Amino acid sequence: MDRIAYLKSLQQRKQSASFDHFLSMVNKVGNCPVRITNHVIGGKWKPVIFNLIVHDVNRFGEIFRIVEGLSKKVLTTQLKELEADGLIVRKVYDVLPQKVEYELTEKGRSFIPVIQEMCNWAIQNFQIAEQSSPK
Amino acid sequence: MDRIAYLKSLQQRKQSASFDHFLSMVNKVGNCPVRITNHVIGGKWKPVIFNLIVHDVNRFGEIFRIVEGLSKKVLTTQLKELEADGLIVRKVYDVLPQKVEYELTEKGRSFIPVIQEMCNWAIQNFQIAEQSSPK
DNA sequence: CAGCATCCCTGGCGATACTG
DNA sequence: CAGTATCGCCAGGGATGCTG
Repeated sequence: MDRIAYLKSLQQRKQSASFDHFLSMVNKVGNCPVRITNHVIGGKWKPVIFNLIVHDVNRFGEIFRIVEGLSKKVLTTQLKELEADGLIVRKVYDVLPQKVEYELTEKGRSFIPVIQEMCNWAIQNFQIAEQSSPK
Repeated sequence: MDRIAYLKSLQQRKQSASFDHFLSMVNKVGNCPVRITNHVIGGKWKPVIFNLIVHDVNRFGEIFRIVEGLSKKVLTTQLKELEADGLIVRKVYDVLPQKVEYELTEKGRSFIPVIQEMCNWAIQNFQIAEQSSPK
């Protein structure tokens, strides 16, 4: 019995709704999209970086100075990934000394409520180590 | 100038709301909770597994048969992590052959809307490789 | 059926030093 | 100021075989 047949027999045993819906849920919710979201924000420092840019702390040096434990190399790569995923844009000013700012795109702004949900759920369901001041 | 002082000066330059709010956002949203959520669902197969259990496909062998590419070892560990994080419970039936079922906890159910949001955002913002049938 | 034991390998991350 | 360039670690995951 192949996978599809097995899924069908399962769905009947489980008496779920329509098989198409069942299959769609198994594939879509399970497989691709959540993993995309996870990848987009899943870097170790990406939530911090993203959130700083949301609050207009949007220059390389600013972020680097504030987030301790974050190396320049990692900051570079995570910024590049956020840019590649279309959440932020890199604005280069042609002045000396060099000046670069990062800004949210439309897609980036659309992600704010999602990250807020993720944040709220964790706060409500786990004991967060309250660090009233950054160490 | 230390981090706090630097943050304060930044917040003034940025003319954000109150400093406490600013700091809280930087720490909370940025740091802990989102990373917790990411860790909870961040395993390579966790979304699939979680979603299957949501749809009452809740036995080790069922999940193993449906999700191709998933090894028993990995399935074991990810189930254990989901259990350790309190999203699912392991119900052992004392019969032969052995029978084990996994079920959502209250916390697990509370996570469903969050994962749905993550899913929807990805669908709306990325081209998902539509796989109408599982390969 | 529902796992555990073992070995291996890659990618994300960290530390440090250098540059246009 | 805003990055590159190297080197190196190690946890998450894959492959395969064994067990109560």
